[in-house]
Amino acid sequence: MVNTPARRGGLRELTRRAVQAEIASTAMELFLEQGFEETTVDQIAAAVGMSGRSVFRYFATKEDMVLGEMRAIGDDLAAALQRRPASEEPWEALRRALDEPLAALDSDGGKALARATMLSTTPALRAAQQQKHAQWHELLIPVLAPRLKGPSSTRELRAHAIVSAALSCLDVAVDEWTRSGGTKPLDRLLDSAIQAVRS
Amino acid sequence: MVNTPARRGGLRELTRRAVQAEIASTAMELFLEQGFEETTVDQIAAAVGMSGRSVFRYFATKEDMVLGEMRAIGDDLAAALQRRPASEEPWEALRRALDEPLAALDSDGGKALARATMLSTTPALRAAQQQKHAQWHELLIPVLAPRLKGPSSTRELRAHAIVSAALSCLDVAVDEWTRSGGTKPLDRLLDSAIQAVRS
DNA sequence: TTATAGTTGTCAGTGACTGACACACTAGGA
DNA sequence: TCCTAGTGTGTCAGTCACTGACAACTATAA
Repeated sequence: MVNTPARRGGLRELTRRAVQAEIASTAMELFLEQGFEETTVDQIAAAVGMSGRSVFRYFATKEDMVLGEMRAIGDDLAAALQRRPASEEPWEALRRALDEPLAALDSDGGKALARATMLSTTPALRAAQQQKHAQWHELLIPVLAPRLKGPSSTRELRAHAIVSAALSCLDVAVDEWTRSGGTKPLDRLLDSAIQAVRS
Repeated sequence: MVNTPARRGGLRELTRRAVQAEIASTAMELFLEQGFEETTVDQIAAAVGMSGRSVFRYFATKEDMVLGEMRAIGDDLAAALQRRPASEEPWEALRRALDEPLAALDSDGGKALARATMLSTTPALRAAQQQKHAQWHELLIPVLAPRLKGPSSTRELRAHAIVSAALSCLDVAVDEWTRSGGTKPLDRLLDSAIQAVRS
């Protein structure tokens, strides 16, 4: 029931998304106020005005209330990579595909920063985020692999390596951005990280 | 109590390590037999002949029964990197430092492979492993950073990026090794991954 | 109006983990 | 020899994330 997609655009799906957003936003308020671990699911449920059981009908885990949107971002990322010209080198294409999600972080300023800080200081969230990145990984592989030249026997492996390294660079850059309180420009940080890795 | 180091070599510490090893080995048997999630801590406790509560006095989490030794491997890895000649480039030094832990995996054949397979198919273990890698990361940064040339303002960031990418390559290589049933040579896989990332 | 499908609350239960407490064993000093 | 401090252990009660089952409700479709 948590994974009910239904027909897109249907009324049911619409209200479902609305409730989901309501829960997520209420949860985030509480998390930022008193911490992720310190906030109980029942507490969130009470704040939204529903039973704890029902909250779990909208989010499979407590972590998903924070990271739920990451699946969609992964889809966008894969689509953006797909759109990159075939002439671009793998690294360059990946870097450019990251432009949009990066800008989204940098622009909405305070909100994203608070979120990132919580993410970097809560081990449970870190772990869940890594799982989401693993999903991104799986989405990106089939899009990146065709761009790779060289022996096909190692193509998959090399695609995995590059995607994995790129996402690592993203993590490192976002971490540094978070530590700097959002002052350092995220795109420059990512460029430095990638350049260092390819040195 | 879980983190009691005591004085090294003392009798207490010795018996503690013995009990710990006993629990870990019994747990691993059960995990391989019936799966990680399907095995209860109480079940492990019963098999070892102690109470569930006491098991948690030796391992903070169920995952640690599988991954407990990773902290020590991280220490070894950092020490190995420290020992590499200063003339070596960062990537080369990291690659060489990984030789020993890599060989350990490749040599003991079946055991490590079964473990790696379980690790790659159990999300909870994957997540815990990533946390251990984050610890490795922290250990490696101060050892690698001094090797980096270039502006000191971005030295930390670049160190983070390279270490993170290297550990990603390790993950990718081990995954492929696992998928191949341990047939493909691990060192070659790692070399390919690193070369792809630096391309 | 009625069948149907989806949503909800309640309740009972599992399993990882924690704190508190009382008890047992062991080594060292008086 | 007795006493004491340190340490390991079982038991018990409790928290919290999460799940399955069921009955009640509601909105829509025929």
